Amino acid sequence: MELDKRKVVILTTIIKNYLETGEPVGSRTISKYSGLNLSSATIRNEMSDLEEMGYILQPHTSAGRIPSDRGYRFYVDQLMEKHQRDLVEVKSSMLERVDRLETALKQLVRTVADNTNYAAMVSGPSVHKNKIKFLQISVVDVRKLLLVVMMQGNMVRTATVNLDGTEELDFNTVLSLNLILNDELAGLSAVDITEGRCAQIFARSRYKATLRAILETIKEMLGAEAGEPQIYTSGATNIFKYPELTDSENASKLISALEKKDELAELVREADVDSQGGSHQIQVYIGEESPLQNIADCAVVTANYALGNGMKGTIGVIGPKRMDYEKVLEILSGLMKEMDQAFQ
Amino acid sequence: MELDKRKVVILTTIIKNYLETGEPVGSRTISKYSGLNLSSATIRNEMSDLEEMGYILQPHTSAGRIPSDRGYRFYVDQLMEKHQRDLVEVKSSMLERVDRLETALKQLVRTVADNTNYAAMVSGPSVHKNKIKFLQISVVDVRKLLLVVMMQGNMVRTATVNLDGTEELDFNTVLSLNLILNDELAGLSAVDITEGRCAQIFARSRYKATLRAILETIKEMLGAEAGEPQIYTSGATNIFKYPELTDSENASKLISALEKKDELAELVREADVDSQGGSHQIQVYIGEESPLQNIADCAVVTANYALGNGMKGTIGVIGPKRMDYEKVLEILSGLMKEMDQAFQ
DNA sequence: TGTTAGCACTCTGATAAATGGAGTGCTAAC
DNA sequence: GTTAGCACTCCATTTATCAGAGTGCTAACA
Repeated sequence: MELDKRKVVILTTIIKNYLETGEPVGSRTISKYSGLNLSSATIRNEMSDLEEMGYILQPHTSAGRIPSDRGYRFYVDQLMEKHQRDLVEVKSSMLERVDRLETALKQLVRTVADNTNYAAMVSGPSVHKNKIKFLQISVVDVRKLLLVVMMQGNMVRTATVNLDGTEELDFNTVLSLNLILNDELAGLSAVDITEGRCAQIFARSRYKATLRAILETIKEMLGAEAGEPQIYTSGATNIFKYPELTDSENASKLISALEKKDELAELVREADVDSQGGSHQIQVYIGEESPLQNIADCAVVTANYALGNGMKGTIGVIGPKRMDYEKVLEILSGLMKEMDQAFQ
Repeated sequence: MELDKRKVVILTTIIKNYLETGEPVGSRTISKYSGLNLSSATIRNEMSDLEEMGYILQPHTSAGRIPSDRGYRFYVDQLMEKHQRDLVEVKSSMLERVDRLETALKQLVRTVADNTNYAAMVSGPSVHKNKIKFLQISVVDVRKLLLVVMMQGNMVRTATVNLDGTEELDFNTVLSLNLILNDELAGLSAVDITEGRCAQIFARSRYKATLRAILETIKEMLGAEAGEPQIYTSGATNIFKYPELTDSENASKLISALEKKDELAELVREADVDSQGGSHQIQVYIGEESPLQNIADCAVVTANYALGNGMKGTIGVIGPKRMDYEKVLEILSGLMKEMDQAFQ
């Protein structure tokens, strides 16, 4: 069977209607609102076909139809095509006057959640591919240094370095160590800090134990598994606006996922991979497609942002399957564009 | 009417039973489990009295009784007394090998949530009363400095300082500015940075615009309204374990409160005040007593911790009114003790 | 051959009625 | 002061009823 023009119109009408109301939609409704001027009986025949083809399904006999995952998928694919063509510009002053990426991200995720009315997440740029702008050590006490690293994009990380206290560091030593470290490490990302590079650094100073401790800390701090994956979320409570997600079971899982964040990290990874394969940088996962295990009945839209200097991250929106894809896609792609401009 | 011994036993039995089951408890149940060897009829008479005295109430005629806020209050007060005497020691290796307070707090709040099965929050020590250990500025570019401040307790704050670019800062200038700033500011807290102090600093260098910008940033960073109040939460999903909190309305409000955090800040402030008035450092708020507006049917237990060097913060547990107060009090007071030891 | 009207049928969701159980308050007896 | 007994109340759960919405099918129509 073929998905002809008329079927497409009917399918789209069903989906749009369902997105709005969340109620199964019946033949009479479509007959009235599709603009096709067909009787409900005819529509019924077509719907029967659509169901057979797997685009829609009935919650039970004698109920209207709701979109299946496949139906959503079709609809979203259509949207994406259209979207490719005209990228909508979202005006927003959100990124003004923000001089640190982290602050910007927190604001960002809040804005996205507020505007979409869904839950939102954003991952900080993956640090380990991120380049060091400069770094600095200072003495806290005999056994402890404070290490501050500023990355491209003015992201700052701090850590303390524990020493064994055998090497005494006077003021000038610290100064020279700072010089050496900056000299050798500026412009590098974590993966660039190889054994060879370390050896080269050791060669330039006699405070090898200290340097080793510092380098270890840097690697740990920037390494792939560095702590939490730096994910900010917002708008978790928005999910209570959608009855189909609000039963205790679902809500608990969703909130938990948003709180735990390690699952979200999985999502970020997935989005990253998918976008490299495909051509879009915006992904839509519907129901089972989602990398988020054990949260069903949800749809996830992710967008990867790139900041030009190799830093990449992901913004995601999590909501019910019947989310307003069009709006979400608009908001995200507008945002992408703005971020590109703001952080060259 | 007097609250004699027998009434106390009955009240306690009601509360304990209700804490476990969450169901109204009837006279027969008490007759069996109170150990009083009284018939249900007698119990009924006593219950009638207790209700008149406001300690318990009936959800409806012909249901069992549940504790009123006043009933809980009585029970908790009793517990607190007992608790004053024998402070239970909680073994926990949680605070080992943690060299930065923030990391410790995140772990801490998670542990509390996991152990209690309620939602937990912890506030970082209030920064503005916190003393500067040392600080450091570095040049990012002509118009931007990086400012790093380490406080007592090894808490680190960073911020960027925007300059107008009129004063050119060479290496030695930065060095001397660093010296001056540390010289003048080390050991001070935000409130100590007065106008007079600033003037004194300006007198020591000709880079006044730069110094002004730096001092402004420091004040902003450490000031009373500095950004978010540094609150970490965990275990929000635990509330789904208690049916009475799980209806969409309540759950939404609670999760929202935990997400927004500004309400929690209110709680922290309140806990701080209350503890100064009273003698305990552990507070229990039941129902309406809670400073958290618009979340009813909850109880909140807060404990203030002090780190000896003037830094203070609050740990809180948020759960249903029928929370296991005994356990929570034990855990919190154990924790207090441990923190005291760990961070002298 | 595609479209439509009509009809019988099904399923749901809401509302109402029936039932059983748990618990109370009161009275009278111990 | 305590207890047994009884009538009464209220809730939660089940069962029944019913209207509404929607479908599928058939037969008629253009």
